[in-house]
Amino acid sequence: MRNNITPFKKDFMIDSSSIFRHLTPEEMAQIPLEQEPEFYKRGTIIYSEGQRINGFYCVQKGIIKIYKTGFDGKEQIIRFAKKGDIMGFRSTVSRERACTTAKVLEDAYITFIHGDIVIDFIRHNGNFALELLQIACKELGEANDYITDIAQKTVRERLAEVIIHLKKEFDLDNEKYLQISLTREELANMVGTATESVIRLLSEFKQDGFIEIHGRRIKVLDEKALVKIANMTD
Amino acid sequence: MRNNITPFKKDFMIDSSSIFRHLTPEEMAQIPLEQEPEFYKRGTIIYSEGQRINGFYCVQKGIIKIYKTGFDGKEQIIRFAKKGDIMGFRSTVSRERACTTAKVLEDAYITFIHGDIVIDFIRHNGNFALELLQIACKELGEANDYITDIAQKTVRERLAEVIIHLKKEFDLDNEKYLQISLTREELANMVGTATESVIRLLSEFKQDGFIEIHGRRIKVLDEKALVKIANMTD
DNA sequence: CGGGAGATTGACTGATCTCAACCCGGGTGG
DNA sequence: CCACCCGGGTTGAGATCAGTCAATCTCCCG
Repeated sequence: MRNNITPFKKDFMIDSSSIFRHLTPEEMAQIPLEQEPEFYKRGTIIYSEGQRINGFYCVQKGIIKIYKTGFDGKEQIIRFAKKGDIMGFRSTVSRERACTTAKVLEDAYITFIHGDIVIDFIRHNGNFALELLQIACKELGEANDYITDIAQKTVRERLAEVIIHLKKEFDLDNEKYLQISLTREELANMVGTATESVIRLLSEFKQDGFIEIHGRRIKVLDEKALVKIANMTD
Repeated sequence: MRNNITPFKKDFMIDSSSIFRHLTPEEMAQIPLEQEPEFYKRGTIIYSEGQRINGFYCVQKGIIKIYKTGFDGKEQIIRFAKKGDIMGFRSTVSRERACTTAKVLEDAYITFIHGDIVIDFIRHNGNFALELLQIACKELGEANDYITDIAQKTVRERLAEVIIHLKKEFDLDNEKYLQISLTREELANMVGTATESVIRLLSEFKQDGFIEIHGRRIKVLDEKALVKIANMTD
């Protein structure tokens, strides 16, 4: 194997949680080695709805917000992508235009791998294909949960659930605050409600001692209470 | 190739819309040839939430309702499966327990293919893997749309949209009525609302001349109006 | 004919949205 | 240096969509 792999690329390839761990050295060699991940500043839109995408965006660092824009222009946040996550594979595989927009929330480094290469991997590397299929299926399961929650739970329940999910997905800083900075509006766009409702419910949760808030920083004090409010089964 | 293929199986294999069209004769031979599709009567539960599934259920005929049960026992209908559709691949691929229940709405014939065989196909037949990935990605895109709709649209808008979707997905009978029989409650469980709300809105649509109703049979009279009500973009 | 499931209707309630005012802190230009 | 502006964040009041409850009706079936 050639040894002029950049640190970033090496990281991503060797990481045991990466789908690329299944690639043979020959396959890895197909990914242009000279390619450094690209830097994306907070606020940058990586791709947007309706755009053609042909390739995988592999997030090395940072946080990306992936959302759909509803009829009246309101964002619905579908998920976040962070280190190790892949964006754009739905469009690449199905050859449809992007149905979501990806916007940088926290400065990011992203490697782009062209669609032709990935499709080739899928065709010729069964483990890679299986892994990708598993990622898609995982997202599908989560989407189904999401649908059921939004359709059946109250805003209060959903907000509690969103906070729990955020805690599971993101690390805590040294003061145990969630390491993700979201505006009230963004929280509302995850929950599927109005900004004002989020504000009122957050201060309610704070009153009740379930969480602590400092600006956009949120600390979970009583996870059990939130889980109970959210009527979560898992 | 052996020629004692049953009519049903043959149908399914050769159908150009089937993912199995990519299989080689050798691979096809792995599917037990003597296996006739199984008959499932209306009301039968094929699998339910929490159950382990290891294989693909390939629908040859009939209609299956696929839903999740919410916290309070209320069903949320995720999708329907009909001729040519596959059920259970999410659980098979991700090796997780089923997160949905599949119940027969209209008498069905279904072929079951064991997980080991399918996983083997995925690993060794790139086109099969790609096709499956495309199915998963298609569902994923639909799920994202669904999330956004439920989160942002009114019940009225969603009901109009559901009717349009039903019309696209199911054939019409000779009187142009939708060929799917759903209770008001089932419609409500698609829309994510209460049965009474569906009833009121349906009779409103009827008053306005957008649809015609005879019991559970629905005929779309003014599709454009419904599309407009639904604020549909596509 | 009695029973049960599903459909319908009306009345009431309340969770949530909308609108509008106001606050707060940071950045900027004069 | 300070007034102003602007993007969030908060709060209150009022409006309303949609859910719940309860009564009634209509079939259909055994």
